[in-house]
Amino acid sequence: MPELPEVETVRRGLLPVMEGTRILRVDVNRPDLRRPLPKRMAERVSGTRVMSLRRRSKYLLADLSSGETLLVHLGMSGRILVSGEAPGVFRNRHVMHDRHDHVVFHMEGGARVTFNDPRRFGAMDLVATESAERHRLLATIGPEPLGNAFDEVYLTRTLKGRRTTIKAALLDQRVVAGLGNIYVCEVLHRAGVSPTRRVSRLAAGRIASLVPIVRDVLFEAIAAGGSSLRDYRQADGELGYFQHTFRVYGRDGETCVKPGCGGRVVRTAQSGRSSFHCPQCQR
DNA sequence: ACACGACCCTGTTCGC
DNA sequence: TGCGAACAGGGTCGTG
Repeated sequence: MPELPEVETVRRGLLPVMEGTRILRVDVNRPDLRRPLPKRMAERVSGTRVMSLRRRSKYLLADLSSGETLLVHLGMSGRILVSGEAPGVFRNRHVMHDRHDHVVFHMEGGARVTFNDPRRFGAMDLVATESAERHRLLATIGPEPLGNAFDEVYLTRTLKGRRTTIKAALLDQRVVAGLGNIYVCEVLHRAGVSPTRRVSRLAAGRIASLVPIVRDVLFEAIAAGGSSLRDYRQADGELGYFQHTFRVYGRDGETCVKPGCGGRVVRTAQSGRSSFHCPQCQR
């Protein structure tokens, strides 16, 4: 589900109920997600105040007044929903308990923040705030695509000499942070580059042209509140709407939307994952 | 160092 | 309608 725009959307939805607010109690309903939850997590988090809520790539980082930072990754099916009676929380007031509600944060003021993840590909960890960026899960992640470090010089240098396809390269979190299957498909369509194209067979100028396109796609997706596939929701239960602007993702068989192209979108598999592209305008 | 496949787990959708 | 197969937005790990 969640690529960078969805995680950023969740973060923004959580800010009003979490940032600056004390966590009164935490219900930890199972010992593990994909890996074990942090030891004594409920005790370590309960009673602390959330000093700031940040995002790095697809990770949420909650800096706690205890000096620890809670890392949260949503995996494929993870969601975070706000419910309760806090000021400004009007939706989801009456949520049924779901068997995949694995961790529930009870906030001062009455809001409940529920982490729900049926597939349990998500993850949480607690680490010292001062070394959070060096956490093993974050240490090898590349630059933020919306930050200054991600520019044309960086991308062309980083991809130079790679033998893999451009699709795999952009999905590689060490190259650039936060892109997933959907947004890579969309970026490559806008760029007119086939997902099966080898990086080594792309001119430097074409690689460089990907940089502003990556930024545009992510920026637009965040502005739209992310993409809602299946039943994915924002923290307040609302649906994002960027999925309505997908140009290739999930559109196999449809006519390419690029003006004057007239091609047909096809779906192919690359290392077990679907790719969507228009063979007519993506080369 | 790099690239690829298998794997993690559950729910939903597709095809017969 | 029923049932198994295929598939799903994530990352990690081992292998060659």
